[in-house]
Amino acid sequence: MTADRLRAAGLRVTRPRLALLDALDASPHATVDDLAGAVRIAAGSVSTQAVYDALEAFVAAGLARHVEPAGSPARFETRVGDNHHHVVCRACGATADVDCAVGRRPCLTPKESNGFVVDEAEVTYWGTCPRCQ
Amino acid sequence: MTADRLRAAGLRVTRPRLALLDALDASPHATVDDLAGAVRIAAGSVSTQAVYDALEAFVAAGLARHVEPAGSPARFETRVGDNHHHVVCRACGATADVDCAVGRRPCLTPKESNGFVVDEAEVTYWGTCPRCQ
DNA sequence: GTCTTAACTTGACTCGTTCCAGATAAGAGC
DNA sequence: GCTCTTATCTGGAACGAGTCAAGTTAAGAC
Repeated sequence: MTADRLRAAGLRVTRPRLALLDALDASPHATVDDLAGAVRIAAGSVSTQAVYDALEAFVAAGLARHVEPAGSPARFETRVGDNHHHVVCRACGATADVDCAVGRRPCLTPKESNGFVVDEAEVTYWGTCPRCQ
Repeated sequence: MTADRLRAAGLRVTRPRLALLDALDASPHATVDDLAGAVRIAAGSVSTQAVYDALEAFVAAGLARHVEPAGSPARFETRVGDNHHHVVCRACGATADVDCAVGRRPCLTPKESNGFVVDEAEVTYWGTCPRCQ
């Protein structure tokens, strides 16, 4: 149950957060705006700030993941822990999941990393979605 | 020469653009702010808008590439055409180039692309730079 | 030297996000 | 159940990055 996931993550169970987590499950890759809209339909008036706070709390608790393709506002998804990747449509911004062949981070390692210690490889595929083709 | 590259790209040769292209060569992955600063030192007073316009023109002409790691303002570089990738420091945002084994786009192809036509795979390695370790 | 128009300036404005101070309510402990 | 702590929420101001628009300047074709 949604409430249990919140409790298990050490978060308080509130109307806004329940609605947000459900919205997040229902529409992956939604923007903060989309999510705030969904939350307000489900839970009545909720401040935008509360949505931002909750999303940050979810990410910190490992319940959600923050994705941010270039030129797009932040998007969130509850599919965490499998280090999958994304395809983004250049035309409309639609985003879809792409499974990672490796599954665990960093999944790819550069041969020459300039002294950086790499812990994650984030792959974003750019292209055109079926509808925009 | 810098002026020839502008001319070859079909762009007019102006003080701001010469200075910008030089700044871009000198400091890859610089932000618009950094670049505007460098341009003003080299070419006197130049509006921020002119820098944005010129950068957009450079990108459109293939002289520069636009990079935008999550949570960071836009960065630009003149290394174009070899589809290389980047390592970004989570702590300080420092960015370095990482050669792409394949070299040409899309360089990686997802096995399941959800109907998207993929033309580029952008890889961002996240980690910690030598100085922040 | 003229003339067209790319390039520049100035300034207002949007968007996504963050910061703050104070009010509210979840849930631990009695 | 009642209290109390503090996580969470509210409202509103503020911010950085970037865009838009109208008018001026100057590069370079002729």
